[in-house]
Amino acid sequence: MDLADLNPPQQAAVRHTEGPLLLLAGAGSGKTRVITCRIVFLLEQGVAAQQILAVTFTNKAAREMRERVTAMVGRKTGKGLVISTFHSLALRILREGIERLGFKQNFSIYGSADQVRLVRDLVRDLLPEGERCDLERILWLISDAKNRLVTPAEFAVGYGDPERLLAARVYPRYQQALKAFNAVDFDDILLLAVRLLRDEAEVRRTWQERFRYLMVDEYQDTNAAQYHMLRLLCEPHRNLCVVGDDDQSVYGWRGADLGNILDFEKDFPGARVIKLEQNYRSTGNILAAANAVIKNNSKRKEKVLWTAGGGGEPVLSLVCEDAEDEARSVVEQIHAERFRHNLQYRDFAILYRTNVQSRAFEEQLRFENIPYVLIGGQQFFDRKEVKDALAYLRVLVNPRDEVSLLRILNVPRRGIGETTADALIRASAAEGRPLWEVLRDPESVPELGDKPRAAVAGFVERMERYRRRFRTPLRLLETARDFFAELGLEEEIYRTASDPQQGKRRAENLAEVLNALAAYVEREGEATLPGFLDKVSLLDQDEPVRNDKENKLTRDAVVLMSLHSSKGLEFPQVFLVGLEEGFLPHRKSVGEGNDLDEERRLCYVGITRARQRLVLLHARRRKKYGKLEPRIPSPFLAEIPSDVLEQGTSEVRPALPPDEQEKMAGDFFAKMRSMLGD
DNA sequence: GTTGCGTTTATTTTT
DNA sequence: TAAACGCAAC
Repeated sequence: MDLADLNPPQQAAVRHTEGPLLLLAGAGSGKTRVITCRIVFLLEQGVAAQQILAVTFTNKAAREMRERVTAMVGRKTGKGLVISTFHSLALRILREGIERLGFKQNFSIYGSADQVRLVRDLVRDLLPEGERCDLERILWLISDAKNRLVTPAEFAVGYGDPERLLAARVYPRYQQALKAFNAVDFDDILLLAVRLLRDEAEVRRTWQERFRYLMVDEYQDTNAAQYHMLRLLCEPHRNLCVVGDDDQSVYGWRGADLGNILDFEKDFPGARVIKLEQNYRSTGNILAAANAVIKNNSKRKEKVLWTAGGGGEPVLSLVCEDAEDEARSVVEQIHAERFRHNLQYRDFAILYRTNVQSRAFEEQLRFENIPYVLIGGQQFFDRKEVKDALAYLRVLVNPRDEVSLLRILNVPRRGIGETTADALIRASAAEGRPLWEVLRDPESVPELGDKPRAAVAGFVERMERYRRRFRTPLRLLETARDFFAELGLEEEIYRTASDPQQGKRRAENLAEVLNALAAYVEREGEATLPGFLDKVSLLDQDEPVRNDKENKLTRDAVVLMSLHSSKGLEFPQVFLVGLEEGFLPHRKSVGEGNDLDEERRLCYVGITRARQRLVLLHARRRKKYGKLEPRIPSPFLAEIPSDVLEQGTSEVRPALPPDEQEKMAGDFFAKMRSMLGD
């Protein structure tokens, strides 16, 4: 590999292979390139591929990194490299060793919907009749504790907060239930992997010997569990290279600990620190705006982004009347700019703080017939029909998975109503037997009538029959197809759909599960049902598997997404909308102290997504819960120096310079002529 | 077992 | 405003 294409700090980062390295990579400084080059460099130095581990947060990032490395060294040399997300890596560790922690190896993974169901049932027993609580918050408190490696016993009970109190009581029960169901949630995947590595010397040694060179992307987003996992893995050799940008840490609310990156040099004495400050993405004006905003944060590693390129267009800041006006203005500009610079729809991104803000833009885009993709929002695997189908598969793999079992027990209806289900659950609780065992032996529940008893027996028979069929991994797809058909899942969808159109959409979602399975079978040499479920559980919002090439971001469509999901991406033109107090900073986050910093970082992330043109918008007033309210511009706007800023309103579009106008007219006529075939 | 009505509540969400 | 949930009535 030729290092000459890299700038001096980039080269230094690639060459530093032994010992801890902190790579502070500013936005757009080519860090992915450095990581891939570093992997290639290690390979060229003679390090065996299977000794290199690169960890990312998203599947997408992992996939891209793998593709880039393979493109440079070829498939053969790259074989054996482990490039994976934290969760996939931890899952791997768990699948091999979780029995030491008292779980069975076929454990289920619970997503948020499963968690809510479980907590709801647990809370029901703890709360007096009729009293309600915020399940999401309970769950959030538990998750937060787990992210910080706080055990149920250590969970501090807060004063005067009934929800914290309740959470403290739910947490241990929740963990017990998960264990009884042979299930883990997303937080547990990391947590238990850490416990395994920490407490089981043999396991720890195995993995420590396995990986000799570790690389971590987006280190600023790691939480306590991830931090400890890395520490344990690199202990003997300390060949740990972490890459990140403290200025882009925006997941503090989710347990990410900025201290991990800020204290790296203390945690790993002798660490080398390299800063990447040259930006290859944005114009000078955009960078000036970004630098000016972020420098107002106190606790940070000083960095100043610079570019060898020119200033470019000024950053545009527009005042709009309301949300509709804002949407109109943005869509109008997309029209004009696309034409003017010959851009594609996918070159434009609309970024907002909260997902509800997408609405006005969606409506306007649809009205103007402009294709768009919405990133985030409701997740594919959270849809009912998909969850149902997967729940069936999960019960086949892990019959103790009671959340899934209860979900499908009477879906589609098969005559196991609430009364029957209650009797079964009570019997299971009374005898301390897993629910599935009770189902297999319905004779043992005397209060069951003949009909329900037969219904249960029929259900069990069908499940056991398919469990046997799935045990031979051959013909996985056919078996699944038969299974779903026999269950009548599709009929059930049409029966319960409110209108035929919705039914069709939901049936397509169900078909998509089989497509995902087909794609998995095709790709994996050794396809198994548990393997498929693992893959599916760890998938992100990048749509179900499909073929690798086609995903939301490769379609030619305007991209709409939250600031959080925009991290790591870039677009020629970015519209940062709703820059108002209450949105950015968000009203709920202007509580104590440092939270404002995270909001500012979010703003910084948004600004630095733009390559050529950045437009900042805010509205004078906005409807809130149905009421029109006056709005105040975000204080972050005032932090941008006026010499890089051009201010305007949505009404008066700054006029194009005359030569541009001429050019546009010329382009227009040229286009017309070619359309008319002249 | 289903449907509908009133009540409630409204961040961000890599896995 | 609107969506999601729980409860009550059919």
